[in-house]
Amino acid sequence: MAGEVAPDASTLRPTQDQRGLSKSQAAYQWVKARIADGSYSPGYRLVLGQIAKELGVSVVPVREAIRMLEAEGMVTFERNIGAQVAMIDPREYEITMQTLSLVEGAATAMAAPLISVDALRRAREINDEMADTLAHFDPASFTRLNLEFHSVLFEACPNPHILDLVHRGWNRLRALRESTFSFVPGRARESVAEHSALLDLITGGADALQIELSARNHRLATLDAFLAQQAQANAPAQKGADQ
Amino acid sequence: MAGEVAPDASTLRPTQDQRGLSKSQAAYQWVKARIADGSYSPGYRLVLGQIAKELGVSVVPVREAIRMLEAEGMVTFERNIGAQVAMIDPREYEITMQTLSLVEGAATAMAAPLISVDALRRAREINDEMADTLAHFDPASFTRLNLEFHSVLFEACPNPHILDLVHRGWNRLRALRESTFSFVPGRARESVAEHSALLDLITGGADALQIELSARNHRLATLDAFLAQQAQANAPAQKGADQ
DNA sequence: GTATTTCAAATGATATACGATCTTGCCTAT
DNA sequence: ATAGGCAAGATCGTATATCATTTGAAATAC
Repeated sequence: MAGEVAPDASTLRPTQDQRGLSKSQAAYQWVKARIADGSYSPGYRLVLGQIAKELGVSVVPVREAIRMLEAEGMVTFERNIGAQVAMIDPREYEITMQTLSLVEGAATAMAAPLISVDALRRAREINDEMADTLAHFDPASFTRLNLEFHSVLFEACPNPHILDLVHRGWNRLRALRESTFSFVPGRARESVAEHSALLDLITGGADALQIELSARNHRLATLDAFLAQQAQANAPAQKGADQ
Repeated sequence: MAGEVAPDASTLRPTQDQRGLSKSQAAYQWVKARIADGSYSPGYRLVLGQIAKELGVSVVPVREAIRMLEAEGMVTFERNIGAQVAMIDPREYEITMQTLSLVEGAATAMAAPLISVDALRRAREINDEMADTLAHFDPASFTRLNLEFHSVLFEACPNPHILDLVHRGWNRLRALRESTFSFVPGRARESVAEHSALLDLITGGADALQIELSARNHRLATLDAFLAQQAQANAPAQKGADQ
């Protein structure tokens, strides 16, 4: 089965912390965690009986858990065939970034009038920290700080649906890419500058549309940098022959 | 139990058309259809054993079906208590319209370069039909044509995630309101005019942002008309005393 | 050697039984 | 009249057993 990885055998049973959960909820969280941490990679076959044995429960709650994951799109579940972790569309990163640019731009604009002075100061501090890390660049840290920065700006969005879509977008990115910045290192420096400009717009009380487009284009610029890098990496063999 | 309505006893068993479905899938579709058509209204208690009896299956596939609906947010399912149809947030219409204005605006703009001449002609015909119905106004017909019109404009959107969000928004609106136009009848005439202007932008090859904002603001104008009507309907008792 | 058939094993789907939990109504004490 | 306790009934959650379907390996036919 393509993409199949042996599951990690550690932490197999519901812990004491999960005493208040039904077995199906515990199974749901267990499987979801393994998908999120990569133990179960895209295409991996989820064998209900095995999972049930590992968790020490019957297949009935495991089936319920898989149904929930199916409804969330994380798993495909075919009658009489079984379940597997959903494959990732090769264009998924691009589609997700496009969608996120839209909803995050709007969330940032809607949140702007509601952000406290303290929060804005915090955002500047994070961006300064990001600038500091450029000298000895670690993509994982930069990416973590990047989310932290943007979270300050969008979490005050008053529309819970849009905010939820932003969260989903970020979660999906995490599953797709540990960090884009490892692929396009030069992008990090530009990002920090764009953050600063975005903060200036917000603190300067700029027009909502301007803020929205700035936040959106910031995300799209990261996508563009990645796509440009990919196009270069996939250049025709003639380029390679020159070297 | 608040909002409880007796379920419609017709069409209780999976039909021959559903032979290829698992029992859990059939139960899922059955319950989902009853929520969609209002037989199971918000807050209605879904008793697993009853549904199983009505469908002629055991509770096991019914539980799987409810898990899927839970993951989609249509149902709340509490351990040892049971399941009920999710309640509707009083602000849901506003939140949904805001979100839809955002994603539909973007979908319309992204689809614009991809719409065929035939499709654009079809959109104009629908809008003309909508204008014709203004003389003897029927909100339900107008709303149906309205969706048809907008579908022509957004279905060519190349980003499947954004398109899915548009579909979800329209589905959600359908569940919340049969038709906004029954509440704000004057809005229909303005809508038709705005459709025409939007079509002019698209056929004129206007800038994507202009198209997006036009489509978004069109949806927001309907929301604003509704909210203004609500505010007027809830005016203080003094107003009533004057009359 | 290749294609087809057969069969056993693995896995899926779900009914039934049973223990767990919650709700409701009745009774008793204050 | 109100509060608390208890039991019965309703319902939930899940283990187990059983039947259904699929998969893969071995045997057979050409």
